[in-house]
Amino acid sequence: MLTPMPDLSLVDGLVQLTFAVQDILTRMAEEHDLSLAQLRLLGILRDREPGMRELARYLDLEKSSLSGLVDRAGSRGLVERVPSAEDRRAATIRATARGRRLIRLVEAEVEAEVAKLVAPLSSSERRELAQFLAKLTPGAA
Amino acid sequence: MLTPMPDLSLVDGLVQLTFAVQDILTRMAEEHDLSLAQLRLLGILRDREPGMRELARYLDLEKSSLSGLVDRAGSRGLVERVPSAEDRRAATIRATARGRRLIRLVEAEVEAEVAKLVAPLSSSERRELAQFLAKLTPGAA
DNA sequence: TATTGTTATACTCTATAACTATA
DNA sequence: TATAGTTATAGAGTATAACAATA
Repeated sequence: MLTPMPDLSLVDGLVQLTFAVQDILTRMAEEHDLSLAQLRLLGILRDREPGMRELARYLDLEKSSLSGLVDRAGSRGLVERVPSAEDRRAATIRATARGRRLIRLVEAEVEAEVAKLVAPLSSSERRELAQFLAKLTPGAA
Repeated sequence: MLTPMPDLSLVDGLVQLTFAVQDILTRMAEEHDLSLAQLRLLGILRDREPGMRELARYLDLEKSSLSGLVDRAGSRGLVERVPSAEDRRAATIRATARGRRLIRLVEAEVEAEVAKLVAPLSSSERRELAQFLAKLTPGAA
């Protein structure tokens, strides 16, 4: 066989894990009345103040989709548009103080939940797992 | 410190991996003009023929949300409602032959993509990873 | 009355296409 | 002309609440 055997249990395990983690993210976001999209938006704005075009690229969204997302987050006081001084077409998107507080809170809660998820592993197993994951997601922040 | 240290790199790695796998699922589904929701629906119907109530529980959706999902999948010839013989209120949802072919195809493609994703690991590392994942997701199929 | 499922309604998220304003 | 961003429109997905039909 030329193609490597997919190894079903690994694939299934990864997909299951994926849904478990996404569930955590969605649940924690919902507890603060946020969607996953809003959570991702705020997560990116934690340490950046990008323009719409750049932000759309980060989130892999069309700019028109992003307009609405930013509108809705803005009307809830989570982000704001900051007009660019040099280019009067452009604006930069910034998380408000409230948005920043919220994302920090939710991220802490997600961390706690993920910590529970990996609790069945011993600490050395967790270290190994982290190393494996680092090999799989080179772009990890 | 009483609470266990969340271990940021592990949490980040897991979340990153999660988005990578979700991307694969979404991309492979889209290549066959399916949404993630439709993919999950067909995945469940691979080896079951549940009623709406049971199906809503599997998918963690309200029954009203499921009505629309099944409608749309039905209008595309992927699933069908089979009236129950005993209970004239009830029906059972079944994947059509076309739906079954499609889910088998997409699942094979997902497996191939996930295999690529874990290619950076050696085969013994992959075995270890599969074991870790099995400990984390007891309900894996 | 309780249960199975659908319908009505509303909102978020997303895309494509057309548009505005500025560069 | 090209670029930054918005608006118009459409459709999927989801929820809550009200409903219909059957048990």
